Amino acid sequence: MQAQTCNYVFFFSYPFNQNIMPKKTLPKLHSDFSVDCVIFGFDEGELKVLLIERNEEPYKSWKAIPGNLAQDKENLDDAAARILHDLTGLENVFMEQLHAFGKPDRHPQGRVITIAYYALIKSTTNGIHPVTTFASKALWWPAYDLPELAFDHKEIIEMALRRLTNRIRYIPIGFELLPEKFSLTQLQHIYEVILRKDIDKRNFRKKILSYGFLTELNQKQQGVSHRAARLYKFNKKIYEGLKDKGFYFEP
Amino acid sequence: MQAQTCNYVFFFSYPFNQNIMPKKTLPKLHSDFSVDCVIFGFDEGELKVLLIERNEEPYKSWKAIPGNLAQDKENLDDAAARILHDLTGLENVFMEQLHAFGKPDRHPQGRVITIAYYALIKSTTNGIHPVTTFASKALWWPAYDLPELAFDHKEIIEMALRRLTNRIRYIPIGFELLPEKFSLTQLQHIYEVILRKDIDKRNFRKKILSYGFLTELNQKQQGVSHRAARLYKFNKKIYEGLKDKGFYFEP
DNA sequence: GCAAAAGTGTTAACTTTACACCCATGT
DNA sequence: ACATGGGTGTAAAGTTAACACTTTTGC
Repeated sequence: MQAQTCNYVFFFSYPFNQNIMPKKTLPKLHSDFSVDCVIFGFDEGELKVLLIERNEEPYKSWKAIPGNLAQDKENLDDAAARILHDLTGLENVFMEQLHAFGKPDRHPQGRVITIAYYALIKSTTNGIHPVTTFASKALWWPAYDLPELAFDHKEIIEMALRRLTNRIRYIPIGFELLPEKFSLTQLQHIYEVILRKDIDKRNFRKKILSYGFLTELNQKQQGVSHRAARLYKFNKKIYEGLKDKGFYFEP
Repeated sequence: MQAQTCNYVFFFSYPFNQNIMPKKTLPKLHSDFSVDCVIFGFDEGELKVLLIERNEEPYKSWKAIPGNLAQDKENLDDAAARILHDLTGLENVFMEQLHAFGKPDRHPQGRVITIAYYALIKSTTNGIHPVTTFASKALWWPAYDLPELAFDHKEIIEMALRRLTNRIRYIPIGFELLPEKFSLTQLQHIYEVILRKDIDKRNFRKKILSYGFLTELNQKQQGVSHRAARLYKFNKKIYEGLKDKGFYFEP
């Protein structure tokens, strides 16, 4: 997060199809908008969302989803990746633009719309991926049981949850919430939590294996106090070939 | 489209999580962003998109999708509805936010992101719905064969097309492009064009009727030079009950 | 040996696909 | 009477859903 010096900018709030301005000197336009990021993780059988506690006004000491004003020369996607990276140290994370939120009164300092993203981050084998920077201020919270939140952030998370439920039916994104190597039961739990329903174990395995994008590893779980499960990896290449034909998975 | 007077606004370009500003007087933030709208119609067996010819800089006399800077106190959805209404006179049209586009250099006057929407408008029985205001500047263009366009508008339309292909599989939106009363063959053509494939007539009818959200009318087509087709209406209430259980239609 | 989760197959119900001819209407 | 699109049923193939017991491992 780069500090920005305080500066003044002059500008006209002109709709650009008004024809009353001098021909050659188009007015300068400028936007203050933020990029916010709903970060999901999966731990202890629960879907979690990463919240920060704000340490500035407005909404000082409220919980919020991480976000920031976008920098001047920055793509939206890059801004979202930066916010995620600053907070977690992670890169190459599954991320998708969610929605632009722009109620005129959503921000007390003026008209600030926000472009919301959501990200799915892989847990380590011991649990959710730890937060590196800002750790004292960031906390994982159960996604289906949210506290009061700053701005319209509750609305944003709720839309992200709906999007996730929707997406998992036609993109295999369950893997994004698991470690590289995972068992079929772990994967099934992701589907059960996100789709909010129980799934038959035998049918789930048959169907998910039938797509062929899971590579069976010659490895098993370690240190569990019951029969160790075989581990699998997601084979992105095979999926890429599959997805043009359409993919719909409602177990 | 309301004219806006020319004014100057002073503001600070502060990230709001910097802690160097005076406690009680938060800086005023302000955004210039536009709302653009991809308007789809269906006519002569083709999917069309409504383009305008710009009459101001930048991109004067280029073709573009209709759009405008958002007004200060306006919701994003309302701004999109206003743009559509100003151009077509229509209200209560199917409309959905598509995506926020924000490459830093997408607008020559500065950082102007745009929130893109897409809308589906019903054709009249004689063809596509006529454009009322701005008619001289607006034209229906084949959606799969676009001209050069201003800004990043081609990219926007292409994403809208992908979204439409996707949406039609799990929301029954084919109706939104047809008159209130339509024949099953008309509806099938919508699916064939948007999904870009031929569909078996008998199977299509069986499947779409099996959902129960089409009400059979005691009316037939008029003035066709062949056996007149029975007309149907979309019953929104029945669909609303259905959609919680999920809906996937890939004919 | 028991608790805990892994792993495995079959059948019936349902859904999808493929396919061809007669019907109604206007010219 | 012919051209145009409207309207209809069936059987085979494929998919989904329901269901219960044995295996492995750690304690």
